[in-house]
Amino acid sequence: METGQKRPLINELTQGKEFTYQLKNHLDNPMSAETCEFLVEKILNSYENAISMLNRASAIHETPTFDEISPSVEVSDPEDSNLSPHNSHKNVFKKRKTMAKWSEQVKVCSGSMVEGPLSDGYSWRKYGQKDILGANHPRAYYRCTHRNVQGCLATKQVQRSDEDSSVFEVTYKGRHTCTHATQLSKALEKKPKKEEETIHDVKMTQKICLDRVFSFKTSKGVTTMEEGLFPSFSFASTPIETEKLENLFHLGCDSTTFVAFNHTLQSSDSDLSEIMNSTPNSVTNSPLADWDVSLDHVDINGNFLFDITDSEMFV
DNA sequence: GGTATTTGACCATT
DNA sequence: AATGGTCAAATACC
Repeated sequence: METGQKRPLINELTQGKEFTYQLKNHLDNPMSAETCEFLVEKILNSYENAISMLNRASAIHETPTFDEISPSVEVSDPEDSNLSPHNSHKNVFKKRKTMAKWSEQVKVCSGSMVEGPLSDGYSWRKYGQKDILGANHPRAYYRCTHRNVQGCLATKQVQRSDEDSSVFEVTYKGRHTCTHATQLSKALEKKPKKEEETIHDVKMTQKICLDRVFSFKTSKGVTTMEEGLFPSFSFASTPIETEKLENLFHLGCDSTTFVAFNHTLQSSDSDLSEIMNSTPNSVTNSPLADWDVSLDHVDINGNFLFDITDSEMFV
């Protein structure tokens, strides 16, 4: 992105940050629901504008190939007409190469009573586990529960960090195409009240501290962006009742939960193109989907603090 | 009985 | 040949 294009983006993000601070300050004092909604609206607008800017910039720079436009569609080979199970297996491997891939480091703060990665808003089914060379902990493989019914090809890998056993590195591959994913996105966009109900339904009393580091590793270099730019909110709309308890982090103190996230996007250029071309409601699908790979360092400091117990706060 | 997880075997890639 | 990713039968759970 050119320097001239970067300035409005930074302004937009800074504005969003300011509104977030205002919202944070209001948390200490009683505030009206209208004020809350107004601030949240402004924050969301800032994000939307920033994303639009990045999307426009990436559209200029990128000329998608066929594969990138239709990552899930393969050009059929004449030999594939009578596929044996073995051959179809081969296709799975071929597909995976062009799938979007990004990783997220999820940290459980000390005191966690439960082991395992935080629920990320989707229902996953474990299909394998493997001891990885040089890693102290095995890697678990998950695929979308709706894979068979809806052909959703999203998968993820979860591996506990060697250095810090409270950190889980979650690598996502492919986008969710299941209806659950789209419903989730719509709920996040349009029905915040509904989500509040969801939260209370599952009796989650949490205080979430989001502290993310975005690191875009591409052939063009590394871009790091500090600050929570895309809180996933995924815990709210998750069908928690279908999740195992191990997928939630609960901290011992005060029945509150603190979760810190680090995000890392590792992708080839084609992978990024696929992410960039994902649908506008891909927020929950790919929180990083709309970031330009050539974005230079943006220095923003501060923390997002989301208190889910405050129903007016969570949007 | 249906669904999810475990785990050894198999296959692709390097 | 070593390693990572996936399959699928066996098992566990609800």
